[in-house]
Amino acid sequence: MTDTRVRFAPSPTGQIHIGNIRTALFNYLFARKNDGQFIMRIEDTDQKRSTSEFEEIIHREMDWLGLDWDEGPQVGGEFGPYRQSERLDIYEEYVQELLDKDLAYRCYCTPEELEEMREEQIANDEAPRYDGRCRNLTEEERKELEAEGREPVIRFKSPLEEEEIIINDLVHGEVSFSSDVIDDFVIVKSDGMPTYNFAVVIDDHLMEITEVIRGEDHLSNTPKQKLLYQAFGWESPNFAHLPMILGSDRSKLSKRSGEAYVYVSEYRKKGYLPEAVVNFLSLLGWSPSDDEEIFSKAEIVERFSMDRVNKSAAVFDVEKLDWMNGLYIRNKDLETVVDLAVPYLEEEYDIEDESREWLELLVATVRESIDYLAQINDEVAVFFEDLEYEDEEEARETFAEEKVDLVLETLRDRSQELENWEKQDIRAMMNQIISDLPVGGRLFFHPVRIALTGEESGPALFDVAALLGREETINRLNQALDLIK
RNA sequence: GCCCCCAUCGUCUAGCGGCCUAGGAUACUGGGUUUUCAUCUCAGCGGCAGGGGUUCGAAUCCCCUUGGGGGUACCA
Repeated sequence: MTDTRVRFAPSPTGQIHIGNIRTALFNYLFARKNDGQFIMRIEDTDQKRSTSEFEEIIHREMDWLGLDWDEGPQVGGEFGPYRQSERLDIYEEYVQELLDKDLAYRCYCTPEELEEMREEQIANDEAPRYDGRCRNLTEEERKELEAEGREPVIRFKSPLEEEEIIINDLVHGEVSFSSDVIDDFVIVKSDGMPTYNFAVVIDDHLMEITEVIRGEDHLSNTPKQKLLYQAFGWESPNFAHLPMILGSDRSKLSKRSGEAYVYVSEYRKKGYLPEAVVNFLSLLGWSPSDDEEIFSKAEIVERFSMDRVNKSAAVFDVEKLDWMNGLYIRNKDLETVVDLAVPYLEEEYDIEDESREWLELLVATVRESIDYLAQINDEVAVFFEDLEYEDEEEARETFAEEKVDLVLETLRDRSQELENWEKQDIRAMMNQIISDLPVGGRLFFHPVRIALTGEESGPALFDVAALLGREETINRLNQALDLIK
């Protein structure tokens, strides 16, 4: 039995997309579940768009989500190099093999000629495909074309006789294509770089990949690759084409498709927790056999299986992610959440002088009402900024209600006298006032809340008072009293 | 246009011929808890795209229609 070897093969041509990271996740889960190897391969054959910065970004986001790989750039491995741009000599060897077997040929058509051909075919209602005009060039014709300074591409000879190409997909089952729809596709570009369809086959074979797990957008590339495996006489790996992740408008998730963030970095920056993102993503296209859905990565690995991956595309539902992330924020240990929240707080407020204890109380108080860390600054504003009534006129009216002055004065005076300005003591003091005075809870909490925060709603009042501190609490109560003098 | 894939509540999904009067989650609505909001909790709302078959029996199998998605590059 061969060991499971799967790979994640991103191209470093941009920010890493949430759909790509889901593919990475599923590869990771599959590898770990089967005690196999998870390989990272950088597909940087697009010289114009690939950059090393983007490669670093891929690493960074994978690290953030805790998706570690066993072989790849930086970590190394026996099957390297793991960057396609460093494997050019390898591809060359195999291209030569195809050329020698007369399974590939040089094509001198220019992009303009190709474009013209395509347009003509479309105008005639034909499927656009390369017509094979360079397939049988004589030696002389070739020399002539080369003399013109044309840089050829190399094309694969797709079968002339129709044959059925069957892909046995782990998620879709049998999928078949007619070889008629496959034209003589390019395997080496004029700059000497292999194309995706070619390099991927060579690498997956040489790296002994057992399962190719990738997005469904690659399904229609697969017959071309299958042809290549056949040409080399290689056994092809198993394929598993994962359902697409769609935006809220049901089209491919992209920057233009609505409000959802599409790059992993955006989720990181907004303060989504990696555990929550992994958990949420795992449920996009896969489901466990029971009704549970909150899982650690280890639990997902344990339950993961390719036959529970479903076939239909999934809309990325940010609202559900928000709920799940909020759940993680609330359930995580406070210390860690404080550490994570501090950078966000620092962006807007000066918290250098605040004690760790105070920060812990602050975070504990507001974490209940946020979905991601970046939201924290809105919630805590009332503790950092000067008191500002949401509606001063209404505040005045509230304070002017019967007995409210008494409530505010009593609270102010007893606050002055309270021995320990601690959450629990403040709570006891407030409850005592309610039972001592001829007022109900409503006549106490509502005006006091407005006096202390200026707002109609917010965290529990004793938390608010504790966070504000004795002095500021008294100040704000006086400020309210001044309003009705 | 052509090729391929897909089709259960708004959304993520369970369901692999009878356990389905279709289950869970989210969202939404209402109740309770918290003398506010949130959290938590309970309840409600809401779906098998349509049409043909097959079968004693179909959300489940087959066909067609419709709808959605992907591909159709010297991008991956």
